[in-house]
Amino acid sequence: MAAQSQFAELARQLSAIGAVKRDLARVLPAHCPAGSAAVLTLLDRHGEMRMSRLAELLAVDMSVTSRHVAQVAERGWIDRAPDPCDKRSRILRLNPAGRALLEELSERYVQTLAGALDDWSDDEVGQLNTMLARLRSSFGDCRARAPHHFEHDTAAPAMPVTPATPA
Amino acid sequence: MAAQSQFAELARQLSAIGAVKRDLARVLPAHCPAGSAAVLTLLDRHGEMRMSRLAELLAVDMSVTSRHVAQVAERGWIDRAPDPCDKRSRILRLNPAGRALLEELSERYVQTLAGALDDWSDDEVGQLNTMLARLRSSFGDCRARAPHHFEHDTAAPAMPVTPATPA
DNA sequence: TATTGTTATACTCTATAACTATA
DNA sequence: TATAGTTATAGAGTATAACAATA
Repeated sequence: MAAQSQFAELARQLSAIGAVKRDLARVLPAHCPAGSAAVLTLLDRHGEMRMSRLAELLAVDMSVTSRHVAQVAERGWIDRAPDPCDKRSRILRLNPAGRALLEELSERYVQTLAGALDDWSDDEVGQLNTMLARLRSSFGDCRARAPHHFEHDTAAPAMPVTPATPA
Repeated sequence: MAAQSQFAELARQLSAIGAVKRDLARVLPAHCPAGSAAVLTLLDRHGEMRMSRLAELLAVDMSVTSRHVAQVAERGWIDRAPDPCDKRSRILRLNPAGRALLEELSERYVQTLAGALDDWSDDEVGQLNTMLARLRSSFGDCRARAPHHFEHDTAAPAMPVTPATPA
């Protein structure tokens, strides 16, 4: 178990890391807010799914998810197919336009991070990724673990824009 | 230099880490939003300062800082003394009530993190802290580096609520 | 003129609660 | 009755721009 001072410091670091997130969000195209980008990223990574599953992955209330999904659907980046198993639900799926946008987003993110972290080794970035995933996992965040098998998780993404990494 | 896939993964991790921040923010007392907590923490850690310096540490626009400071001042957690060197400025300083609140906040943060990260070693939390600080630093975030010497940074905090750690 | 800080306005993200449709 | 999802409403955080006071 770590010392109190380490936890206090971690609380400060987490508070301050928002600045990095904001910097990163600023590289997004004007018509694509961060919430939309998050939806597209998860649909690319985990394949088609329903609202409830997406809300779980985003770790936000379903009402919030609903609005984000409505936005990306209005922009024409995803399709919403009727769910044969449950008429209350629809299957959310990234479409070609969404995939194209995601490619653009990924490029911008990578370029920005590569520019800022040019003196980080591959291993160091990997360690940070691992620890962040573990942090999320420790917080009871199911999103950091291997995706649950869901009824509608059957169709895996054909070819994720972002190469697979141990999520 | 790390591989593209590592940067893409880091972008995803940073996007998802917001869930942890929200979880952590939920343990704050109802009358103390996260923005207020951040102000108090920085005043405790870096000692009295002016708006502009605080905005720099928070890494947000001064207009945002102004509102956060107004809130904590209304709540009676800080004092604003006239700046003898510049009549446009005021010196912000944590007062006893603010220090007492911060003690409470720190306790809640530490307790929450200790509960969630009970299987993390001291060294592991330390490593995460170090890497997060480096990440902020790499993003040109001055807050992660040793505090600049400022005209009004002379009065160091008597005894920070949170024990000092290499910020 | 330039700088420090405040205020007005607008936008994004989030949560709670009320509601509809279906299970 | 319970669940999936939507919508209305409210609150927090942030940025830009216009403004006031002082340097």
